[in-house]
Amino acid sequence: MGVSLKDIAERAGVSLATVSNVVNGYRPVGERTRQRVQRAIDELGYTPNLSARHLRRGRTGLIALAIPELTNPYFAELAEIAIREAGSLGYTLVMENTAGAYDAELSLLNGAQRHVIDGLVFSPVRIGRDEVLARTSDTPLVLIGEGVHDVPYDHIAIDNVAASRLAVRHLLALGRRRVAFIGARLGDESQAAHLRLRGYREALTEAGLPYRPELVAVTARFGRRDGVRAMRDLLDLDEPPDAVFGYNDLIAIGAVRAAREAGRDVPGEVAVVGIDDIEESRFGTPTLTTIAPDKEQIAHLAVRRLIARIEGAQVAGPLTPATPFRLVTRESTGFRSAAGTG
Amino acid sequence: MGVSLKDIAERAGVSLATVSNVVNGYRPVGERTRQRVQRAIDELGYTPNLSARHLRRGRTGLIALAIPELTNPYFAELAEIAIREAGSLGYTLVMENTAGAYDAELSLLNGAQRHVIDGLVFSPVRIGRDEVLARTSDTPLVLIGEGVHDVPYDHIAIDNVAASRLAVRHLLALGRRRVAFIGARLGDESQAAHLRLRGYREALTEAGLPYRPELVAVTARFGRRDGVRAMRDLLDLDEPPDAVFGYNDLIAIGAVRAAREAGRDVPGEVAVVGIDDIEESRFGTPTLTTIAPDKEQIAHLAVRRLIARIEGAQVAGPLTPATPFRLVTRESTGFRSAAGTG
DNA sequence: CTGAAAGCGCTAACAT
DNA sequence: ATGTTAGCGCTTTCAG
Repeated sequence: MGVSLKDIAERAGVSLATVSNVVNGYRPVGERTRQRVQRAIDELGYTPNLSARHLRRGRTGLIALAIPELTNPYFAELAEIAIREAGSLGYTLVMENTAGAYDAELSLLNGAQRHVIDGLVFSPVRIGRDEVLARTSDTPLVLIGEGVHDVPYDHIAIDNVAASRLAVRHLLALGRRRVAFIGARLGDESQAAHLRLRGYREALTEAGLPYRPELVAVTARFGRRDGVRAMRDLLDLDEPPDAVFGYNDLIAIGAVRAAREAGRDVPGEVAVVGIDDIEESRFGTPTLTTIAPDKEQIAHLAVRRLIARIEGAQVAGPLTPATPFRLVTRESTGFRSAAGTG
Repeated sequence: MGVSLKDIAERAGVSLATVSNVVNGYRPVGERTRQRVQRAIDELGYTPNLSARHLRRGRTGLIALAIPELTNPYFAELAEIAIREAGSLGYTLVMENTAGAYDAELSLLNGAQRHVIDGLVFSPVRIGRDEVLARTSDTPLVLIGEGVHDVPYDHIAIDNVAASRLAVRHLLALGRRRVAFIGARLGDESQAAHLRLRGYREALTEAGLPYRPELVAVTARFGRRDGVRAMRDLLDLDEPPDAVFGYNDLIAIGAVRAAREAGRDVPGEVAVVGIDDIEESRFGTPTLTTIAPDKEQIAHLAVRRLIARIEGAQVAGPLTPATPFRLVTRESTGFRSAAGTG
């Protein structure tokens, strides 16, 4: 074992409590004493034993960020910000990979990590409102992104319907009339995929266009590969789409690739829009038009809110802010954009 | 507080030690007793308090993976595997973002997280051999990737010289004669960028070609943006390159983008090769030829080795295996490749 | 402003 | 096969 409070206390000729107070600052300590203690700390190279502190305090200082996959750049970007934010508030953030699996999500929701983490920022994909309402754990929880709505927890997300409407309106404003949507999902009404589908439909309706089910592709997951597969099918239609709205940038990137493999010009024959604004979208060919959520704000809000709840701050009931987003036009819908811009 | 060992012991009418043994299995427990205890555990919903366990054991069950940035997909992919592996061995992995900053790397190396983590898997970028040799922390350490060589620690990496040689040979075999390298670095000899530069030079020499300093671009970091900038400069040369070997896939992707913005055909006028084989490279246009390291193996070896050291296994002195890699040919050097293959 | 001491929940050495 | 107990290092109440 290393240097403990006791070692410092002996060296400085004071009690344990005084050393603790120098370290934590809960109670005032006389200037001379403080200096003596500080010197001992520096000389012996003391660092607090966190396990002991946590045992005593009943908290671990760990919070988890549960996401479907770290290899989706959107989540990697979000995680990077959240890790920094948690660190600056004295917490350590650990990643939980659910792989978008129902069981993994459910057990995490219900306290799989009880006694390990003080709180959870959770981006669910498979579980729905019912599971969240039936939650059996009382670990503080903040939901982000993928939609489980109308539950008594803080929930940080963009307005998915509005964001999707904006994306599709953009395609329609370019004169496209056969706009496909890739990334629909069967099942729970409140899931983000449904909200994005709703925004898509609303934009069509606004423009007086019919909803064509054959232009809506359901995917198993939300990766590049899913975009490729769905796009290949869409291109096989008798009347293929002249535009695609992807559930996220990865799907949109897959769609672009499939279109080009099939010899279609993007954006000439098919215009493409995604959501997320991952860095990859600013450097590919063509660069991708997308809806850019404010990831900084989402991560900051989620982490701060969670920590406020952990520390028992008198925070108001569930917070469900709609964080800002904006449309970034790039080459995939016919706009110029140098590498890395937007 | 929740349910503790004591509660279970009382409920089951046994001692603390017995409950502990049912939970941990260190000592045999009679079948009837075990069942009684198990029932109590299930009924009361007991989960061990890890802080207490860690305090007692002198370990935290946490290991850290220190990388320059999570938003580099190579590291995100590596992290995802490492997290899974650590979890399966009963450890929780936390990410440490150094942002490639010297100070951050140095303090991490020297025990910034003492008492928090039991061990560290570290991918250094800035620090060199001297810093590692002067290390003041005794937390178990395993190095990966970016080269600090010839130090008394386990070090898992590919043979960077051989990998680079292979990449450049591939370009030369295509008949290219003005091959550029993007991602060189000033400073420490042993850094990966130097090793990759050495492989590049060796391949040129083998082919009887001169080393042309103007074709070697130093970059500040290793992102797409760095690739774009360096490539723009290279294209401004009187005799621009007809091929580019990028330090990694991100730089190569940036180079591709810059070439196309400048109206150059890839691979027609400029062929491009990277290193890492990130998923993005399999879906862009053109798909990217690259050196694919075995990420599974790197992550598995690093995590297992670290945990073996933490648990004091009698493991042999520093292990420095050269993990396998292979060349994956795709469109950026003139090979056909459907989306997602390779 | 400082000290003494209890006790957080667990594991492991020692008993039986 | 099971029980008893010390103590890991810290925070915090109670005393002074």
